[in-house]
Amino acid sequence: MPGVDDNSRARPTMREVARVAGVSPMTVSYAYSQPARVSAEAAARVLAAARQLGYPGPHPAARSLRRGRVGTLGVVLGERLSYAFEDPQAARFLAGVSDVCAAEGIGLTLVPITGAPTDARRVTQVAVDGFVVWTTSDDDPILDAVADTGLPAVIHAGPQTGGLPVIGIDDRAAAAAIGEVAFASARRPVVLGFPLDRGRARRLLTGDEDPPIRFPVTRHRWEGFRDTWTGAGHRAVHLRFAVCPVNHITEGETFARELLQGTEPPDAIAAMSDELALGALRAATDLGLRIPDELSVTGWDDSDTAAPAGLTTLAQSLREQGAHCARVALGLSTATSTGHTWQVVIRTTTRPAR
Amino acid sequence: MPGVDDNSRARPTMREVARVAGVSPMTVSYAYSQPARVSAEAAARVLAAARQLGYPGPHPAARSLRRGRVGTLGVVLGERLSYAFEDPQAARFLAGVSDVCAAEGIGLTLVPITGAPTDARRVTQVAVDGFVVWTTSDDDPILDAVADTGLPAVIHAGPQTGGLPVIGIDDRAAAAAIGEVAFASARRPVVLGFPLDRGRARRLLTGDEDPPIRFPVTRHRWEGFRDTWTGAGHRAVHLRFAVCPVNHITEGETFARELLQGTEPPDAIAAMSDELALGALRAATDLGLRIPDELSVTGWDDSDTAAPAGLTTLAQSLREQGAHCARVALGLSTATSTGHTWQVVIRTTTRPAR
DNA sequence: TCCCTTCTGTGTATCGTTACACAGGTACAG
DNA sequence: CTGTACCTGTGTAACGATACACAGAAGGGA
Repeated sequence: MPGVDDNSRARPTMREVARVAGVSPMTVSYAYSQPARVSAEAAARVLAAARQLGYPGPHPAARSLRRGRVGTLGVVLGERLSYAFEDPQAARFLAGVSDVCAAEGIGLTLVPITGAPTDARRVTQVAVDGFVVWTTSDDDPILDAVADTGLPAVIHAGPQTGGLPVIGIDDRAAAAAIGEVAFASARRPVVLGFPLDRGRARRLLTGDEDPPIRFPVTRHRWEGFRDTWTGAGHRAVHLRFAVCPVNHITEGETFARELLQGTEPPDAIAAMSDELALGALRAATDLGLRIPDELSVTGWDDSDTAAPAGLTTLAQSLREQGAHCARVALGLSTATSTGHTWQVVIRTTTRPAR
Repeated sequence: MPGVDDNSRARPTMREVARVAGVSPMTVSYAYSQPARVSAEAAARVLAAARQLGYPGPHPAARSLRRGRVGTLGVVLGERLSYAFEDPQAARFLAGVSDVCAAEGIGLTLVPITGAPTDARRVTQVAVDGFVVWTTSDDDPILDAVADTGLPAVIHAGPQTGGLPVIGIDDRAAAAAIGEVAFASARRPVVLGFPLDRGRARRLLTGDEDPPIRFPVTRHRWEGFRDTWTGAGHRAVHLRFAVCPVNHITEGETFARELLQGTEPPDAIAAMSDELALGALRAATDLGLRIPDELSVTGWDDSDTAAPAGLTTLAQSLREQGAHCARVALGLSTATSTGHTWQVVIRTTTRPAR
């Protein structure tokens, strides 16, 4: 007697509801998915039977299998899952994604990523209708896994490689623009930025070095800052790049303090995030530096903490970008030409332009 | 010819992979789910065929249906989905949930909630293996929907009603404890707190009123604060409760400013969250009040912003509570006796006890 | 009266996978 | 040489739902 699986189930099936209601299973199905398709009387009998049996509605997995749609959007975040709730930028982006999901009645599934090589398998095991991939590195195997599923997918500010659409701003141009402000009348500028690759090593580079930078966001912003510096006639070697392993205020604070106490203290720090910038500000304040006279500081993203600190920063609407990504990944929109804008917000941590 | 559904599919099936590999479908299935079950040679042939066809692995919905498990944990947040990424406390809690999910390789699905009455339906339509429900009101119909699914579920700091296990701290005792600090030598104390019910009306109560409070968290904390006040021999009517519609710093600031400029300016404000407390601090500072001499302020949760502000607050580990909820909802643990602790963290926004 | 449309209910086949039982082969102990 | 255990591959029957086609009843116009 094959197929014996003793699934000791408590959950009633549609067939049982149909039997109790005295109708066919199809009528029950229609009562749930297309109520207009059944008579009011039949609908009432189905509802009564369902209530009596404690039937919670069509089994989601069975429905998904048959319909070919799940009703859920997958989100892939690099490295660690909890990052979604810890990094302010990721959170703002995801708030935009969730706005669209809520409006459409679509679930939002965070794919469990740990940084292990088996993560790719997890992408293919999760039941979703599309993927939004938060900025990652060019060589991330997860991108292949996402592409393999054949589901619609969008990368936010990520690599152009996989043939998947990419949504985001022109980071290089934006960095060049805020670099103008950050580096005005600077002689020993430093870029305080994100890791180069998934190795996340902490290091200090100079602008004449050209190590491979696998994170497109890091690469583009660094290139933009360097564009501005060298474009103003300075030598690349005098621009330094302090690579922070993670985007956290204490990282920025520690690295900035180290530099400010070093032999060539920076007189301008352009950070790739407001968190790193606020860390630098904290270090500078502790050391008694006058801002912006002795040190200019710029951030990136104009997060909630930037305005109270008077931080000059680069504003972009991550929330809108998240919403855009969600719409594309759900097939609600095909417009992937980014069209997202940014602007330099000048406050009090930078010296006025001459 | 019934059952014609033209699913124009690009995705290959297991059967096709089996045919190309020259094995039976079951061998393919085992190659994916129990690699030790097949010979190395067969596994290699399956893998080669899969690669050739672009087979991304077993179809998640089909696998879920057959196995009876989805590999995903559902999280239900009251009101609005984006709340998950906007409210710092929710984010910390969810970080704990996601820690467990990541370690177990389980997806984290946020149920799309909008506040509409049809939300309950959405709970039953999402494919998950269990639910974690973030603090909600006693009469929230979502609780019934969650219970109806028959899946394991846990409520965080929510109502005891539905027979579902509740995890959290003893809010009433905790409020009483921090109330001691907040109200020391106070004559016109105010509790700055969360809404009473899902209506979220803004209002000002006095301690002798007893309106129905549907949010257990609000109710317990309010009762705790009032316990302390009346326990010290004061009249309940002299304790006021400023009900803020949403947990946001600007709400706290606005309401606090209004009170501080009113006819009976408070000399102590005990807030139900650090956000509201920081808003109150901002208002007080703007008005030139000396903290804590002219006004004591306490918060709740000891979030990252509390320490820099010197805020006296009630610390609890939301992250651990989130992890605990996840473990229970996933059936990894049955210990639902809460066992979570809290402690009063005294900083500089309160007067020292006599 | 007849034909055509609309409304409502039902039977069938299928979505893609996996639990189970079984069969043939090999290995090894007695 | 026999019996038992293990390894590996396969066939069958579900998991629980829905797309589709069809059938009978009801309604309306010519």
